[in-house]
Amino acid sequence: MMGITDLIAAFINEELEQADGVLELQRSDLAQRFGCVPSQINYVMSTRFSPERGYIVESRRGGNGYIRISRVRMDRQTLLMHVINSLGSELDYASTRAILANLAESGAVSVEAANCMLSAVSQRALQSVPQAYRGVLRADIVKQVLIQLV
Amino acid sequence: MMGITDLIAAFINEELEQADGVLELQRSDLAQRFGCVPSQINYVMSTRFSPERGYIVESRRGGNGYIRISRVRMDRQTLLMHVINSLGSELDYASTRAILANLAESGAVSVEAANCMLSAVSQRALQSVPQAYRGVLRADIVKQVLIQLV
DNA sequence: TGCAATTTGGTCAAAGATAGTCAAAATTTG
DNA sequence: CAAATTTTGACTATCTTTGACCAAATTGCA
Repeated sequence: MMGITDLIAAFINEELEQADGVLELQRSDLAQRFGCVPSQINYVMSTRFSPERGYIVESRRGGNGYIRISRVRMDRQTLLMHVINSLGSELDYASTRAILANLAESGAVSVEAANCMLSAVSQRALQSVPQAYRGVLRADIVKQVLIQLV
Repeated sequence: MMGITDLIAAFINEELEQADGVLELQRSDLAQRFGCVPSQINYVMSTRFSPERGYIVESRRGGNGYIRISRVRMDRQTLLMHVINSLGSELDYASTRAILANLAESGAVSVEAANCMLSAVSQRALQSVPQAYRGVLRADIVKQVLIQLV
């Protein structure tokens, strides 16, 4: 028989799935929903959503406090290598932005680094290069920076 | 749900944005607008607009009293603008590295950002562009990233 | 001019709202 | 049964909201 801990963990996992990896909830709400004491939630967090299991849990106390759970898919290096290998030989600006946004979202690169790269391959930065060659250049630049970041 | 403190902080941030970094307001006005006691405003100031967070808050009591909030990124910003304006229309790799090293040394940009830029303008990243055009491209890229970082 | 009233903003401590810790009690597992 | 895991709750820590009281600047009037 599933204990309350596993029920709560299952619930959180479903919500995480729907929320695309980031979930914010209130401890007492959740406790009430499952009819348990609030500290039970802390137990669930520490046994089911620990960093070793690939989650980051942040929280804040006081009025409007919260518990935020984020799922981290892979370790940074694995994810970066995966992305680098998946890069084609050409990249348009929109695709680049999407890729970098994902990397920043997952925490694999800092928001600052992502912004640097995006600026570096913006139309404005590449204005001296003919349109037809910008795609290749973008891919080269992004790839080179990502390799340095691994 | 966001608490009143965060609502007020968000409001002030928007106004600051529009007002280009300096904002003057009246404590009781603001309190009334958000339906809270005036001292709540002091709480917002001390927890959300502290010097550590990069703001200066001045005030005056009495008739036509006010609270003035200023964002201070000036030192860094001044330095960055200076560097940006001093960039020529072409840059070789060695000069770029020297400039970025100085910026990182002074703390105006993070070491990470400096490394990102340097990788982005490395010979390898720009390999698809003919030598003769790389200087211009380097200057454009560095300038664009620095502008974003201001 | 000088003082009193008025108009602002400031301080601080109490009350309220969340979340965290820890260890004992209960339950499940081997 | 013994060990491991789970469940509870008393106590603690942190953040927010509120209000009573304080301080300073301005205004108006004698």
